[in-house]
Amino acid sequence: MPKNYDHLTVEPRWVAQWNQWKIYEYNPESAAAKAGKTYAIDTPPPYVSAAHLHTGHAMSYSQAEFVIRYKRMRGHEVFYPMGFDDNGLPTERYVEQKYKIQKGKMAGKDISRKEFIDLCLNETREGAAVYENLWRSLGLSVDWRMTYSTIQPRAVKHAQQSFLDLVKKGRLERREDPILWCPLCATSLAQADVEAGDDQNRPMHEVRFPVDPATSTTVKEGIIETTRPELVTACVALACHPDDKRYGKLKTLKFQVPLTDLRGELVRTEGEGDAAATATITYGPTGPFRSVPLIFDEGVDPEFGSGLMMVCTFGDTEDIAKWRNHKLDTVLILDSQGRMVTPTLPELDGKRVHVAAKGSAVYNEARFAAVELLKGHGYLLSVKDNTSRASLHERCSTPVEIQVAPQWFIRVLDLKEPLLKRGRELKWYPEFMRERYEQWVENLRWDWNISRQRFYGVPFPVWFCNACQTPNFAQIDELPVDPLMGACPRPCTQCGSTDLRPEPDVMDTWMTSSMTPLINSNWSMWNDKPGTERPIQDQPRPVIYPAGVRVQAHEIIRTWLFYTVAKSHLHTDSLPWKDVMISGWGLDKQGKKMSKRLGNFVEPGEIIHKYSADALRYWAAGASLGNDLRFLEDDVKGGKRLLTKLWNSTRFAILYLNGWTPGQVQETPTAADLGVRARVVEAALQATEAFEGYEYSKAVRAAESLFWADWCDNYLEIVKDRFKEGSKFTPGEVEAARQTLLQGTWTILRLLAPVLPFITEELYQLAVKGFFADAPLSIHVADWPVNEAHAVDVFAIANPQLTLVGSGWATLLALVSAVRTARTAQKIGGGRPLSAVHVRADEAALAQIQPLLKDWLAASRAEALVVGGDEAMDWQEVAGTAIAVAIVPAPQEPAAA
RNA sequence: GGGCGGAUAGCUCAGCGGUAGAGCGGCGGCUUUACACGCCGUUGGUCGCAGGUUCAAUCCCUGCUUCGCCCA
Repeated sequence: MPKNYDHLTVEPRWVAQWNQWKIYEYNPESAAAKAGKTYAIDTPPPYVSAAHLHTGHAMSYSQAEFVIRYKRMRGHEVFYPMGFDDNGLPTERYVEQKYKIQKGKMAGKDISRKEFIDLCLNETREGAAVYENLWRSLGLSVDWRMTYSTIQPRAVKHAQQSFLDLVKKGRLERREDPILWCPLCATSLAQADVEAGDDQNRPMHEVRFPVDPATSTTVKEGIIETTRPELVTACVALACHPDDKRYGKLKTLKFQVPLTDLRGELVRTEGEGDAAATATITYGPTGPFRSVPLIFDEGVDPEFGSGLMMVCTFGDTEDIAKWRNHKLDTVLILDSQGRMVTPTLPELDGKRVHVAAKGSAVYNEARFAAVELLKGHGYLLSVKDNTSRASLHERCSTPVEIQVAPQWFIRVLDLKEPLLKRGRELKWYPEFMRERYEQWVENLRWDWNISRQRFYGVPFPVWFCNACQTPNFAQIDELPVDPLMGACPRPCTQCGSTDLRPEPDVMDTWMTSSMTPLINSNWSMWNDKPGTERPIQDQPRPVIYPAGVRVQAHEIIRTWLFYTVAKSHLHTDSLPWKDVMISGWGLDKQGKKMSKRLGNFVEPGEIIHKYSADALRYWAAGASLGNDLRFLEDDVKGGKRLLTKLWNSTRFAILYLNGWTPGQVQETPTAADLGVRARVVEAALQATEAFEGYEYSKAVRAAESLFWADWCDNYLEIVKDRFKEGSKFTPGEVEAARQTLLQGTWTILRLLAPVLPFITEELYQLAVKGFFADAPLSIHVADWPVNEAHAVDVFAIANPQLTLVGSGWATLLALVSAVRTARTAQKIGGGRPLSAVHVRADEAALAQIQPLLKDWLAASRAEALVVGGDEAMDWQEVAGTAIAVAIVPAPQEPAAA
């Protein structure tokens, strides 16, 4: 064995070798599979286009993979595919930013839908390659033949078949409803696409509404407070609490909406020479105000301001509720790209709600113009600072608006109860993460809008009849289809017209990614006729559904997890998986979430190069289940140290195992052999229990502490003497030491194999494999070291009478430690032999440590044991016992001349 | 405003009814033929605050302070 471990050559070598051996490929014909022990994993398909990989990603995928490797060693037939999410808005946003595309134009030129999609596909391919490289170098044991991407025909087919199935089940509706809208992306959104922004100053404006004089002569005006003064002209009612005495009797009161009497006009004049076109605004005679009613609604807080609330179409969900309940008018003054449509107010017209006003920290263009107008015409009474949070589109951080447009919805609001029930059927690791799910489901307020007014996504398999507007759906055997690329193959089912138009919208990206367990099992092909030849990717695999486990981070419980549970509930009336393991975030040194956007990320490739993939994985194993983990380079260094220690300790074992044929001598194990074997079994049991509960960090701790503290620092030191010349140990005891070294090394390597796949494989191949006739090809397909009859045999938990400090092993360590303490106290180095170890103890204690003496003296390099001794000696108490020890060093050898 | 999680040694974190643990760091030793990327020894804590339950509380309960996240 080389003296040093070089991860730079070893790791790539094993990546290639594993690939060649095909040990990570799913085999439905294996014995394990036939015995019903198939284990499928559903991990997140990342947005490849974003090229935003950092150590946080490496962390969460590693954590999932620890469990996968464990399951494989436990004898499961593992199905572990990698997916890439490359359709939909995230990709579009990325491509738009990268190529500076705005509103269908690149560098001032029009760009067609097809050209745009090609750019997206291209980015997707490049991104996927970058990811795959990293995943491979990280040692992820993926079956790369099974890779799926959400834009590939197989996934599109699944999404479209899902759509048709939901139509058939009466779950889909097309409605023209107020809907969440991103003015920057110019598309509708689902509730899950919206996140709360930071606290910021969103000033509160006090606005005066004159009372329509025809409805009251006593009350002159109403005063409302709003953070959205630009929406004043979209006001459709003022509301107050029904019990509010100030307004309770004025049932017929009406208010005049400010500014609606103005009749402005924009007049353009062409300038001459260098003078650009200029525009002037002229105002004609005022017209009548638009009047709105006073309505009474329990939802109004009478304590807030004057007790009057402005209802406009639409500022927020409160507006929608009142608009519905009171059947109010609809006044829309925002277009799909967030521009004001107020032709009679040219100062405001065309101003955008998602673009900051020049020179203002708090106002957007539209709000700034609106405030000027309200102020100029005497409606604005005051402006106060006010802290609140806007709802933002999570993909572009633009404040969301509400638009009205026809959309496809999956009805989910009536499914809260069954979906909560599904959440309770699912086993959550850690358990408390279920709360996130429950809370999200309970607070659902919108049906799932799956329409997006975008280009790059799964097309709806729908054509509308131009004659009778009936939607015509594709047939399942025609999928995947792109209606934008081909005419409807049939006349309208309703009226027979052949004049049909395709649905121009595309599906929400979650419509596809919510099906990953169904895609992996090829749900859309379950009912295909058997016997057809087809690529491995396209074979129906109902046996891997529901999958064993979903692994994902907590922030997408409300999206990916929720949608997946909903889809499986609707399509297969089951859970998509049995278990869910929730991982945390990778944090930077300061404890902030690592992200490409914030720039506080660490490149995983650099860490792998500098410290090895195993060391990076070791860091990832430090996060307890569900918890975030700081990236501290020192922790990775700790991983590197562990590798070095493993390498050296195995080199040590090999030193005494080389050329040995096991079993030629009957072994007679000493207390140290039996003790450490028992510890090995104990640690293996701890690691097993931890892994069964997805607690990979506990498993690693159990294995590492066994390895470092018991194995290296103690057993190897104790056993050294047996191989020295002049050792007092018998051949049977030397044989036992060799057996222990081999079995212990083999078990320790296997316990660490899920976390440190490279070095454990290298050491297995170099040091262990040759000793076993039926040795497995790779450590990663070896049996997990627990529940093996021979292990229980070999590592018998022995010597029950040795219970001074819990076990014979612990007592031995306490004795060894006492001598070490004595050496330090007397400044006697570890290398110097002792002529005697003195012991003070009663007869019972002496009898108990009797079986340990040989190992103890060997470990202490002591020639003799003396019972009793001089009071004046430097006695050390042995922890937890009634024993004290003292040492006498051997005379110093005279220095060689 | 509602919910979830955290607050333990200088730092990062385990532990979660029976007199506090690890790694890193600090200090002092050791060239002991696996490893100085090491070994040995050692130093660090009224376990956020205040009550309560219990023979016993870091651990259970209540309230508070504070940090992070999720949802309004």
